[in-house]
Amino acid sequence: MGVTKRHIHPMQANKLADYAKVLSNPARVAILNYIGDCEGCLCKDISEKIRLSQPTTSQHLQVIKKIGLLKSKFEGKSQYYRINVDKLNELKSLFQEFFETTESKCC
Amino acid sequence: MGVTKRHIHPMQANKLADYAKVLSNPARVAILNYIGDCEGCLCKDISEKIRLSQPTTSQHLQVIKKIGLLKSKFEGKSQYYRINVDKLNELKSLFQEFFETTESKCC
DNA sequence: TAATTACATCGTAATATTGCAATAACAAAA
DNA sequence: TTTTGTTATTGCAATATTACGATGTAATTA
Repeated sequence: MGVTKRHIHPMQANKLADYAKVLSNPARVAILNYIGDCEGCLCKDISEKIRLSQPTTSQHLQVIKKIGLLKSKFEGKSQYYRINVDKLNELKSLFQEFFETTESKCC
Repeated sequence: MGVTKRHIHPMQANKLADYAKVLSNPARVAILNYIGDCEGCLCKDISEKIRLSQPTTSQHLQVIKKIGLLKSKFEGKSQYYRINVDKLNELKSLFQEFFETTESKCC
């Protein structure tokens, strides 16, 4: 026990849960907010802004990137992170669909 | 260490993360889907439908209820769960706002 | 070359989450 | 009263998450 039983649930539910998990940590939400605001989005800047250590910030960035919400580009020693707007819109649609179908089925 | 440092993040980020956490488990998403569909939403029925044990299902129901997404009403020995549509709409707005402001700030 | 800068990864500790069996609680029915 | 049906709670084991210090890597600068 102790592991989420993904295989018994509809694929749709697993997918939404995966996306929600990325947003389920306030540091990652704060990172997405900050990246939206800034131009040069370096890990170092982000970690100072959100006041978490560089390794911790880096880990969160990997989590967000893994699901596709972040693009990045190296320029010399610096890595610039940007939001993947296409993926962001995919998330937006999925959540919207979930909320709307759930709402419409309510008695 | 090992605890999420909520106090260093904006309230807004914590709030969204709290809501996302409820949706970050596929069983809870499946529960919300099923409750939307059915009329009589008993824990026992739900647990059979989503194929998790009754105690596990009950725990998930508590988590969803704690954040306000579920109402319930006892009728004899049975407890009927319903979605709290007002809260659902609050979530919907919050996520929508997050996605839209994040998108609009992207270069 | 040596020092610096920016980032990722590894290892580890603390805590949280997930799921179930066993059991308690409580109302309805027999 | 005893049994039955439905739900919640407790205790536990397995695993996941969160955070940081130490360290490795690679490019830039002195």
